[in-house]
Amino acid sequence: MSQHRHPGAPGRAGAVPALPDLPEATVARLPEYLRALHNLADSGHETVSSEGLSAAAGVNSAKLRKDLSHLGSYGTRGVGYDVALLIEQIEYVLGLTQRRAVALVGVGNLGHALAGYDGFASRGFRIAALLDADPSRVGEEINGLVVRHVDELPVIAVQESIAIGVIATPAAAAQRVADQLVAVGVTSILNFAPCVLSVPEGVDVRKVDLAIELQILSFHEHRKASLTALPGGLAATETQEAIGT
Amino acid sequence: MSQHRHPGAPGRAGAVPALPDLPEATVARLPEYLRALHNLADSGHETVSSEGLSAAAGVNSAKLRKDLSHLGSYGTRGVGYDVALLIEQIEYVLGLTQRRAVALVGVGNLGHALAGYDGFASRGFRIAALLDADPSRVGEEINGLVVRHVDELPVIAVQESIAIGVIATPAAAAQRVADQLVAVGVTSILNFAPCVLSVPEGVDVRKVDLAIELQILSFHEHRKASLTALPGGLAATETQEAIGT
DNA sequence: TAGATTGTTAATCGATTAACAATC
DNA sequence: TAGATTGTTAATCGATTAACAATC
Repeated sequence: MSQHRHPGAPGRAGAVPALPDLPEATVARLPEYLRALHNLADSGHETVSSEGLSAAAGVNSAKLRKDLSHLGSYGTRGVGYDVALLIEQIEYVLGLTQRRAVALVGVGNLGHALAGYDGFASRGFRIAALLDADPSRVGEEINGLVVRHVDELPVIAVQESIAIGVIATPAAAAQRVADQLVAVGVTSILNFAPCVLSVPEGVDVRKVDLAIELQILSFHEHRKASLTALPGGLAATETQEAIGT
Repeated sequence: MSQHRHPGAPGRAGAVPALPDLPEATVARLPEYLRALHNLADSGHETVSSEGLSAAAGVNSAKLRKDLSHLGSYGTRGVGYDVALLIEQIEYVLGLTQRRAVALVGVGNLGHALAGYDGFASRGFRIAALLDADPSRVGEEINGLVVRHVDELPVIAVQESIAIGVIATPAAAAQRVADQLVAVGVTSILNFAPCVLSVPEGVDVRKVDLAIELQILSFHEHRKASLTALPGGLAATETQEAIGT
């Protein structure tokens, strides 16, 4: 089935093309492929095999081909994938053809770092607003942006067409901020606060909890230690694990 | 099977007890349960049902019970789980009975924030060393710790019994740092640099990529937009998704 | 054509979930 | 005992993987 669905090409009836309904696991890996492809493009590669790309992205090649097959057929048998075309296609699917505006709420320790993080700008996003509930923080300038009060969110959301909200507040404040984001129409939230957010249907929440990541590693440390200490002394066999996203 | 395996109790033959070989998905949720349990304990609950705990942790109750069943039987039918006992048990399994020492490499923008992140200290970890390859950064004091040169790692790793390395360098430097960590015996790495690390068997790597999280949200934004724009106008139905770790 | 590599198949594996028997 | 809730079963679902036919 070699039906190229070019970026922006009409699906049927000339409407906005319906995106393929990708498996979540695939969606989570596409950004990884994209990063690897950009590296390849920067180093002058015009074409790459599934073997080559999968190695660069740290997955196995069957998985990569399966993932890409969900997007349609963009490879050439016997040759590989066109790097530029695949970049274009993945960026289209991920919705990165438009630069999405991000509102970052909470400019404490972590928020400060996020506000200055280059990776956002270079990979499809624009931090359009910094907000905080603490009046003493309002007015501070970080990276060329002035911190504004979170109550200004309704105005700012419209002015800046905020698409994604990032919560970097303490846990105690996070639910209230989430409610405020939802109230102004934000349907995608990245939550750094260590708590569960409750949001209405149709709102996507992703969570990053730094301490949890360490605790998962701690489990594996503990496990490895208990294995090596075993009577039989199994040592560190079969313990490898490069864990995905 | 109500075989309580108490924290620190011998498995067989009086050796260190072999940890249960938990499913990865379960391991990733245990920290979430632990956080919820601490909240419950703080608010005076002595007992909690699977229904109550699962709600607090944002998962369904069948999944919670299944997860906990892997640890052994720590609940009481008709009653629920003893909060304190369950905390103790999960902390034991996660290896949090000892406070693990963390070396943080790269004190740029993000590294600075991580160095000051309270969540680490309060949830079982001790940032024992701050390191950087840039001599102009060495000597700087952050949160009571002096930044040292990454080449001092061999000495520091031993002195501080470093268990986990956190990489917060630019992508270009990350592999070299990973090699250095591995060389001094670190077998658990949390990588914030946007690149794939290659490490020998027995070394666990977890990755946090902030831009990838936004790109995944971007996909869902794009998808929701394409659905509402559809001829039939399916609107935002069945798009809910509170994505786990 | 011969060699290379994709896209797909089908088997396997692991995770989720509802339902309920066991039991406090 | 009656009510509540766990721990487990079994069915289902989704993700991974090796193998290979299709095809450049």
